[in-house]
Amino acid sequence: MKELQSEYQCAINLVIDLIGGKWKVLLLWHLNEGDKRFNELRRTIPEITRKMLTQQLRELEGHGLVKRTVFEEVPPRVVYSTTDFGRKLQPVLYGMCQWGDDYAEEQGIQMNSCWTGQDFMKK
Amino acid sequence: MKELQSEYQCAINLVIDLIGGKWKVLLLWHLNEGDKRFNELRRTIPEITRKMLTQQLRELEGHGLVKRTVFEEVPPRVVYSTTDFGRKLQPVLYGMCQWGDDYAEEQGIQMNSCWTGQDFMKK
DNA sequence: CTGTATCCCCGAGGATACTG
DNA sequence: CAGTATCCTCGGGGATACAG
Repeated sequence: MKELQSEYQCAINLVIDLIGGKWKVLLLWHLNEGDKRFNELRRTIPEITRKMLTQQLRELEGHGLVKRTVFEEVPPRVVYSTTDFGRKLQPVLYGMCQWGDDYAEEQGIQMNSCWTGQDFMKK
Repeated sequence: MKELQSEYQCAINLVIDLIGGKWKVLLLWHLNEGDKRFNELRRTIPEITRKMLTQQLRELEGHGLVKRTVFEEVPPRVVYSTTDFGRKLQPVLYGMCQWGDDYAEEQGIQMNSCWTGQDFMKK
C-alpha cells in the first residue's frame, strides 16, 4: 500500500498521491453514481484487471475515500461506496468532466456520454 | 506523442488522457501562477528530469493546453504559458487543492504551502 | 462472487553525455 | 539556456491459476 508522505510542499502534490493512480479518478467517478459491487465495477470498466481493481480500491479505502462493506453471505457480497470525504471531491470531478466535454466539442471528439452530470446538477 | 482516441465512453476518460500524466497537473498548476521558462520549471519541481519535463510539456502543447514561445536570442529563451483552454482548468485545479488542504488538515499532514489559491480568489 | 498468489514482460522514466 | 540522444533499470501491471 502506497503510503502518503508526512509532509507536502503543496496540496496539489498530496492530491496527486491520493487520486493520481491510473484508475482512481475513474473509480471515484463511478462510485459517485452510486454504490457498486466488485464485478459491477469490472463491468463498468472492462479494461481493468481484478488485480488492479482490488489494489486501487484498497488504496482509496486506506486513504479514507472509499468505504468497503462486506455482507457475510454465501456467495459473498461486497459493496463499495464513497466516504463523506470522497464525496467532497464530486464537484471537482464534475468540473473535470465539464471541461472534458468542452474540449471534446471544440476538437470534434466523439462522446458516448455516460454522463451523470445532470443528476449531480439537480442537487 | 500520445495520441488521443477519436472517441471516448465518458469525458472523464478524456480528461485522464489529457492531464493524467505523472506531472501534468503539477505543471499546469505552476503555469497558472504565471509564465515560466524551462529551467524555472525545473527549479520549481526539482524531482522532474529534463527528459520528462520536455516530454510532458510537449504533450500538453500538442493537446493545446500549453503554449510554447521561443525567443530567437542567444542564449535561447523559451517561455511556457497556459492557453485559454488550459486556463479554463484553473478552477478545477483550485478545487483539487482546496480539497487536498482539507484532507491534510483532517489527517494532520504538514503543508509547506506554495499556496497560490488566494491570488486566484481575488479575481 | 470476491478476491490472492505467482510469474513475467515491457515500456515509462532515470542517468548521463552531448548539441545548437 | 534549452533541449536531444542513448542506454538501461525497475517496478507497474497483465495473464493465469488458485482459494475462501
